[in-house]
Amino acid sequence: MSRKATATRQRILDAAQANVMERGFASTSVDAIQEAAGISRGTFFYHFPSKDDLARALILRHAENDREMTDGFMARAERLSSDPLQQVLLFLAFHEEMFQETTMTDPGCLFASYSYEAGLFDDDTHAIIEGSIEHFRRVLASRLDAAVARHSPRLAVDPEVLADLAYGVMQGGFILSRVRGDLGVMCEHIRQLRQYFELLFGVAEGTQPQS
Amino acid sequence: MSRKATATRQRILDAAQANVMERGFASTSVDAIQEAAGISRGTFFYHFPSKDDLARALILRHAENDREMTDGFMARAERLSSDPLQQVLLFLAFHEEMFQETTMTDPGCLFASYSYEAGLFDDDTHAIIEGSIEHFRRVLASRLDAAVARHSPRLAVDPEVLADLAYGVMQGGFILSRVRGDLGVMCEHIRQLRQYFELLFGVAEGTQPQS
Amino acid sequence: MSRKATATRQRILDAAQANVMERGFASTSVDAIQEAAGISRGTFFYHFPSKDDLARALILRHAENDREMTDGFMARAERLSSDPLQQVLLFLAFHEEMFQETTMTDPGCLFASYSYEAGLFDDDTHAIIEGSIEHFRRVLASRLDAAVARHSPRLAVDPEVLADLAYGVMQGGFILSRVRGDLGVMCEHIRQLRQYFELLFGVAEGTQPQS
Amino acid sequence: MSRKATATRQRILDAAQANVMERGFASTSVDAIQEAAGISRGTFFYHFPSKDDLARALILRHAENDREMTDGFMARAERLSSDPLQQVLLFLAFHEEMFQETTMTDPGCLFASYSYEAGLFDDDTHAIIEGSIEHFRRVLASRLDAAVARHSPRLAVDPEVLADLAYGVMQGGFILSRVRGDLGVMCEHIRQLRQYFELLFGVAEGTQPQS
DNA sequence: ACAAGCGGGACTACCCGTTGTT
DNA sequence: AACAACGGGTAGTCCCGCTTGT
Repeated sequence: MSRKATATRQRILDAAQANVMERGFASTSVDAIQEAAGISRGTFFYHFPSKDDLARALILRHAENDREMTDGFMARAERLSSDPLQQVLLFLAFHEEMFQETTMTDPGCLFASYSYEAGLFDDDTHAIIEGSIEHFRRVLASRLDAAVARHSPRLAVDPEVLADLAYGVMQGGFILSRVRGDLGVMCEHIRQLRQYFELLFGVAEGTQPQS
Repeated sequence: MSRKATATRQRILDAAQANVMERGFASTSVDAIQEAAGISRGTFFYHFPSKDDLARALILRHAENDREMTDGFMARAERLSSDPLQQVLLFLAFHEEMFQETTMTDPGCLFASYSYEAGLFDDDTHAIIEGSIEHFRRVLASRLDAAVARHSPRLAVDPEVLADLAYGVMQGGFILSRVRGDLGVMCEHIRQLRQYFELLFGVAEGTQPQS
Repeated sequence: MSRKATATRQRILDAAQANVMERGFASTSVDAIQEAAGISRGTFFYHFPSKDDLARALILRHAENDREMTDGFMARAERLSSDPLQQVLLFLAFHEEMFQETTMTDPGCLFASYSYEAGLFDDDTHAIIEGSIEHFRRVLASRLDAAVARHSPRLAVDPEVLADLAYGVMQGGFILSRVRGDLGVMCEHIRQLRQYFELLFGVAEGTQPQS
Repeated sequence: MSRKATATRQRILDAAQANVMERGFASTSVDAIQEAAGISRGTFFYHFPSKDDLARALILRHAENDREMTDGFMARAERLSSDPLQQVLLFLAFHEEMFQETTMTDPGCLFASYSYEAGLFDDDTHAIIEGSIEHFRRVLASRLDAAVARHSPRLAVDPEVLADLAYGVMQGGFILSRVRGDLGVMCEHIRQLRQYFELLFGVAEGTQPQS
């Protein structure tokens, strides 16, 4: 695949993703994508034999980016601190940071989008989504595991549950953010999540009561 | 509107909702709805002048049910306890209870579904969604407010943020549940949320560490 | 048929005719008629088993009105003058008079309207139209015949051709009037026609040259 | 637009026109056109984004043809005679000639057809029709003007009125022809019109009385 | 009490236009 | 440039009850 072909492919994927984020996959027409990408219909079908292929390519790319981000954030956290709990907290903080900087017109997660149009996609596609979430859980849970080992938490802590919770809080944050048109909620929720983790591990000194 | 007509309308809405939950609104064809509802094409359009009208009727109904549930759960909580914090915890517990009993084929929230196809709907529709979330927040935040007044929480507590968080956790739970095909995650997350609230208010004696 | 039923029937026909004059028969929906007439769908089909029946009833009524007008105008002309040529000229003048007084939003002739949607109607309907035009021709030609007998025209005169011409001039006048939104053309054309008849019969002293 | 595309476009227009002439625009379905043109549904909409566009293209083409014919006939008349009155008479005669040779299944004028379905078309479309009629009037009136200047007519002559009359007579002729299914009437009416013009200008020696 | 008149609800067929695709 | 299949929506039509006048 030549340099130019790769660029075109990316432009298509970008245009598609923007559209999907706004209106969902089903109502994102090939026409709209093609026009937004500034190419012809034929070109589109040259790069993606069918719309289904585009769907797969889209989450594949998203999954890869996601994994890179997850791994990247965790690697950075590990570089900054050797305490697994701190790593976890930093990991979450990096996410918050990212959302603060981001100014997306349509915040949200492609996985969630697909999940609400689940009937449209084949098992492969769903497997990619599940795998991606799985990966997030593994990365975060492994650090939580270490944190549990190091600090004896005040309450029973199930690393996998907490990892899922973290993922869920962000997904929930996306939805609130979409509805309100502002990623602020998302950031606030991540902060709450961090505070919860701190409380669980008994290290919370966060914001004091306002009394 | 006669009894029969109302029944037909309900059947249409039920069929539509099931379909939308599975595939999203855009790819839910009138044909599919009509067939699932056991009526003819013409009948559908007699009851709903356009698919957009169906969209509105659908969230309207969902918003009403939601509000009833929210109000109902809170009323029940208030009957069972006079302590606002307990009311909040019960309120959340009722939700968990509900999800435990429920065995939906496609768990999820219509609001979230719509939000991921936001481009399809008009402002009225979006306003209904926003209003509904607002209502949840008001109901829960008001009790949290009282709880803050009664119990002095260990950490600063922003009732509105926590109310939103509760909503978000459930939305996130839905997405995880959809992907995994099991509402168990959702229930677990609500439990975590309850535990967080308890920790914030310093009443947590939940599950002890497993050491 | 009771008084009320007759009234309803008329209201339907009136509403239908207005609509047909504006948009043609095909695109005049039963719904539009029914709404304009202030009745329900069921009522419409009670009075007219099918839209085709309405079509037939519509031209039938029009044909009757037309015949009455033609006969009425000629009868009046015969009362006012005993000279057949004068009768013919008066007959035409009465038409002009009528169009001058009329202030229709959509001038035109139902027959012409139907003729341009000929494919929609059955032979009976077309026969009614043809018969109506035939009648006009007979009435006018018979007087022209008499006029030819009485006055020896300067040029050969074919009464039937002239009668048709009169009809045609009015139909052409309608079309120009529709396009321009003003029946003035129609009136002017009838005056020209009268002048032609006068010239043919050698009695023209109409308007003198403007030199 | 390639040669083939142009051909397809023409075929569509031809098929559409034939159908419209028979049944009017509203009841001319895209399906019928498409089938008559021997193409597929999608192809139709590739060439004409909507049926409204077809409507516009249809009269536009008709208006152009009409203008060419009008200009062509007048140019020919001017080549054959230098007397403006003769030119006018020839101009009319050419029309008659044309109708004699023509053997249309559905004689008629697209403008008249549209005018009887006026409510369906937008202002642009109507403007095209009005402009086309205007042009006819200008061309004919200008020659009549010259004729008035050269020959002093016996009676006052308003060139614009006469030009409109000529147009109207042909429109009326079309309607009669449609109803009777024979363009003979039309030809006869044009002859009468010529005779009227001759009488007005005092040059009539047409057919003598049959006595 | 009976029928003419009328309203509401449902149905089939079709129409215009779009989608994904070659 | 063309196509087949499908999308949403409107067409005309029917039928079952309820009124209301007789």
